[in-house]
Amino acid sequence: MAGASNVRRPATLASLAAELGVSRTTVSNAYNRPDQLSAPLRARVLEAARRLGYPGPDPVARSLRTRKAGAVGLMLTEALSYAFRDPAATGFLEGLALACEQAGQGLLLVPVSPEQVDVTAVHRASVDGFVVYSVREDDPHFLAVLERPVPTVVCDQPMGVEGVDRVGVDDRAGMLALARHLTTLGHRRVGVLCMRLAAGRNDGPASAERQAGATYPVQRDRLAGIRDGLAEVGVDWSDVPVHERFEHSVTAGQEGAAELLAAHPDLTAVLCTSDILALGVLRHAADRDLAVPEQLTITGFDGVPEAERAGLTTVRQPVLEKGRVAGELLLERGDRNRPRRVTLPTELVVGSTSGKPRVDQRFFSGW
Amino acid sequence: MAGASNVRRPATLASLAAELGVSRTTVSNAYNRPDQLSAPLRARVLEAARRLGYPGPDPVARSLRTRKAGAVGLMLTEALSYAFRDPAATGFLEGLALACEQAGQGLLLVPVSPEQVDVTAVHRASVDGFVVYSVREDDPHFLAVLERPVPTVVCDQPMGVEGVDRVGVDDRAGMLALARHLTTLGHRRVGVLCMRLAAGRNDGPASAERQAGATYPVQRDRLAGIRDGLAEVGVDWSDVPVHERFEHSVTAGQEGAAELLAAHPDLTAVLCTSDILALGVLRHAADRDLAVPEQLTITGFDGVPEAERAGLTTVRQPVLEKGRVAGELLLERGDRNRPRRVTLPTELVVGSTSGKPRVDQRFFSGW
DNA sequence: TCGCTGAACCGTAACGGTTCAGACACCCAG
DNA sequence: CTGGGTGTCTGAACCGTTACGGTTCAGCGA
Repeated sequence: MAGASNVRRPATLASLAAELGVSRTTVSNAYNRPDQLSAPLRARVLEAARRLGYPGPDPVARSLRTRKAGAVGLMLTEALSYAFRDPAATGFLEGLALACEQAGQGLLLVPVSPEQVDVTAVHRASVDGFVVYSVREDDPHFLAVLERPVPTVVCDQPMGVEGVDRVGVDDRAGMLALARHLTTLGHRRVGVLCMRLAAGRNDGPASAERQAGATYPVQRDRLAGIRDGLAEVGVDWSDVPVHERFEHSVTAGQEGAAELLAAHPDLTAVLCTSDILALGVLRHAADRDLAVPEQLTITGFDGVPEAERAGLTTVRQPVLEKGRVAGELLLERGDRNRPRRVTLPTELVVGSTSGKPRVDQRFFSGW
Repeated sequence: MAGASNVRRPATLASLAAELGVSRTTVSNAYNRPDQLSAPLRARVLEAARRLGYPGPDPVARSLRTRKAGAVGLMLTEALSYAFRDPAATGFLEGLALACEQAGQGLLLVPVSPEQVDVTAVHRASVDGFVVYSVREDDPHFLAVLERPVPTVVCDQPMGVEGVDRVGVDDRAGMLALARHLTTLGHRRVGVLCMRLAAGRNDGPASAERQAGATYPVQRDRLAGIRDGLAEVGVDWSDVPVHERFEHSVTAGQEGAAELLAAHPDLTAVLCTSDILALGVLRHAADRDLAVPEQLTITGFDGVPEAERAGLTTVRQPVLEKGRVAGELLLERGDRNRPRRVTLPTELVVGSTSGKPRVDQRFFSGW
């Protein structure tokens, strides 16, 4: 096949050196240390390179020799493409990319197939370090990352892993502030719609056991924040319905809302552990012509741009900043004596979706 | 400093082999070709690896030998972080990530500093190929990519580069359909707000020379589509005001709209070459209490989710699909006889922001 | 002329693997 | 007993580069 001639190997540093009658070191220096050889010789080397089609030192060989890959790996459990769907993840990525860019490092998106045990992608990633974004602590990919002899920074989850830095926010405190906002308004009968709590699909009520066994500490903490806030006004947590969704999407929020409100029509507020879910609840309310917040208060968590535009009451967390800090933590030279933990502040954003609870018991008299 | 002992080199394949008294080949086979050695020996190797903390074959060394980096590089001219801001770019990334994921390839975001001549990042990228997303044809980073002896796929721009595959849409035809929609409604006095046409900042009217010298063919084609459509009803292109914005953001669209409408208060429609800009024009209209489409018709291009929610009349292009095709083009094995060109279809989306032109000459009688 | 210096260049040894052509035993059919 | 597989394991070459510790040599002051 004629194509064979197309894959002719490009010239190497060695062949170029031979052609010129100089040592390989000299050619290498022509690229990496111009001050180590005379200008005329350097010009000759570069000219010969152009003539022979030598594309410059091979990046992989260079990486092997210098022991630097020049890139950081990003690992998330969800399908790689999911990262571009979730606005919170996108914000994080933007911040991380910013930090990498500034340090001249590449950002390698590691292709992990969700719910798959194949961790070879983690083994094959040529990186100087990993950033792990919000995964379960028993995730096999994460365990594979830990085995790699490179520094690792975790964002959000898992928490408290030995030897790795972590950046996150105080989810519990953030949710506590939000819960207090609602109890101050007078809400007592509230429901919760949360994201995936642990491995295994569970779309529906999250039992006390399910909550206790949560392997996603972020979700656990957010629930705990709500619990704390309600406890302050004497509402018992066991009376609070918590529904869980496996998928994280507006549609999932919509369905969750329908389910939650059908089972508990007396609720005056639905608290979501993410804005995306809350947007779904908003949509459900719109579908049913429920006035927000007059008939139902709806809140989220994250503070994504879309939620802001919708006027959602939520807890804003600095997602971009989280990404940047994660990158800096990883790339920053410094004595890595002990693992560092960075907790960024959250901010309660009171929008137009929270108000006083309605006085009538149910949405429709017919119920 | 005590830290020095922390950076102890991890065990290598060779050291593991020596420890076990077997050849390096055998250790290598234990990882890569389990069928090449007996099960007991393989178990011994793996056990010793765990005991000695051997993390498995080094990815970089492996890449050097196998001549496969296991990743594709993505190059965009804008700051890396910009890619996560622009919804069209995000959609493209999602599709590309999807394709990579499926092929088990990593996706390396190459850190190019915008408007900077330093192309070392391109030289240092350990990748098996490049995807170039919508850059100027004279972009130094792009030229550096071309010098690398790896396959390259271009999305959108530049067009017609020898030896590289390309995926894009028929921007001109898409815009033509949109222009016809407007002329059919009766519009004759239209203005255009477009994105960056060439290197060098130009915020304001784009002269005929500026348009002719555009180094962003996509923008050029979209303008040409509008011109074609207007020509069909006898509107001379030289009478059509075209304003350009360097930044691509809602704010830029807002400012551009203010400028354009101040200079040409008789316009009945503003066509934007992107949804983001159009959203800015919409915002401007809202700020001035202009009724859309009663007083002003506004259109975009791209078909991003946010535009859809806003009911924007626009031309939808399959951004996710574009990303996926780009990835497939690059990763697909096959005889690369001649460069391939894929053109994806566009679709006119008539929303609620386009209507018949108003009858009164100007927005306010006072003008 | 000698000793010394600094600039310019070079040879060798890694870097950490993969691969391929054997070597060696062992077993089974003929 | 022999010839030919088959299953295991090994030796050595190779991937393309950079780090390290030289060597060479022109120039210069005494």
